[in-house]
Amino acid sequence: MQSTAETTRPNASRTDICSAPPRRHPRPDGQDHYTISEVVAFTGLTAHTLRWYERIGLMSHIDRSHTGQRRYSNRDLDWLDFVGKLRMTGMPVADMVRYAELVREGENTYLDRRELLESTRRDVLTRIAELQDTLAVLDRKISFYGDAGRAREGERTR
Amino acid sequence: MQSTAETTRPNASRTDICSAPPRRHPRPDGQDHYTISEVVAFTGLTAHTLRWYERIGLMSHIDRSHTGQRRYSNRDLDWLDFVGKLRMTGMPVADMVRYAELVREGENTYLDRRELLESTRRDVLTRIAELQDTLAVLDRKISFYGDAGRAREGERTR
DNA sequence: CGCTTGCTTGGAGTGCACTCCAAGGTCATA
DNA sequence: TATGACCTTGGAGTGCACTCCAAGCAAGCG
Repeated sequence: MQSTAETTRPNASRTDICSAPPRRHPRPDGQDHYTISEVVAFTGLTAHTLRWYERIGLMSHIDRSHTGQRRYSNRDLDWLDFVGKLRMTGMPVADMVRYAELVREGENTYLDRRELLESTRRDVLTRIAELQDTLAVLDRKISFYGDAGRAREGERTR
Repeated sequence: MQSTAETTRPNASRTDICSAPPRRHPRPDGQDHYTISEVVAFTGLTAHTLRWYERIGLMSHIDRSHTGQRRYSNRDLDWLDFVGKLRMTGMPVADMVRYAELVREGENTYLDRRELLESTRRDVLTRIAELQDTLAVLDRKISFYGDAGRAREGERTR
């Protein structure tokens, strides 16, 4: 597919974390015909999983060599990267597939995609808050054990 | 079924670290003999799950009524609360069971428990960082869609 | 050419964390 | 006392996200 130069734009001062995608592809566009095992090495996913992603529609059709072997592009790598991020949010694979379908449907699905992403964003914020709460609990317990464990005042669940 | 007040705690301004558990039990110690369905209402877990937790050793033996029905205590509620927190960290149930076993083994396992909690704490910090990273990616994409979607400069995975 | 290594497929299997079932006993209310 | 909601058990079933298998084609090398 048409190589769209480098996506790495500084995109200055996005909210708080960092800024732009520091995407560095293993090979430049045009030479990006990765075998499945290369993608395995890059992404940490298994070949099984990569084929499965394709089967369920989480990845649109992957280019093939003249003998039918998969050849992944930089674009595919980007997508896998994004999917990895979504996966970390706990989003079910089925929802990711829906997003992928929206992408395939074209520009008229921009609004739906945006809504999906925003709802995901809310989920992520919630999860971060929960984790920080959990962190507080852990710190309390750790400091309890840290106190040699002999001042066992008030701790219930040990 | 008897509706025991409201469980909805405002959870007032949990700073972040330390301080004591703001536990508010449905009934005071001494009257804490909750049926399984009461615990279902308090925790949001299903009765199936509660019994399963007990079977796999995630909860130590629960008190029984004279006819053999479960009667949960405030202590059990605290434990379930903590388990809920651990669950949110993504800790496998098997690891929680190990922790529960350490608790049952007594005070000589303080060190192991502390180590387990500290390793969990590190996991939580990692996950928070990952989620914040994900948040940045989502924000980038959302702002892309936010720009009416017509300035489609550079966005690759859409 | 044979050998090894890598890739292909559909379909079956795995592990986790529940989730449900059947058959029966218990409890509160009318 | 009888109705219906609730509780008990062991074991089987479910859904998700992979994970693996067998059989076979393909590519590179001595």
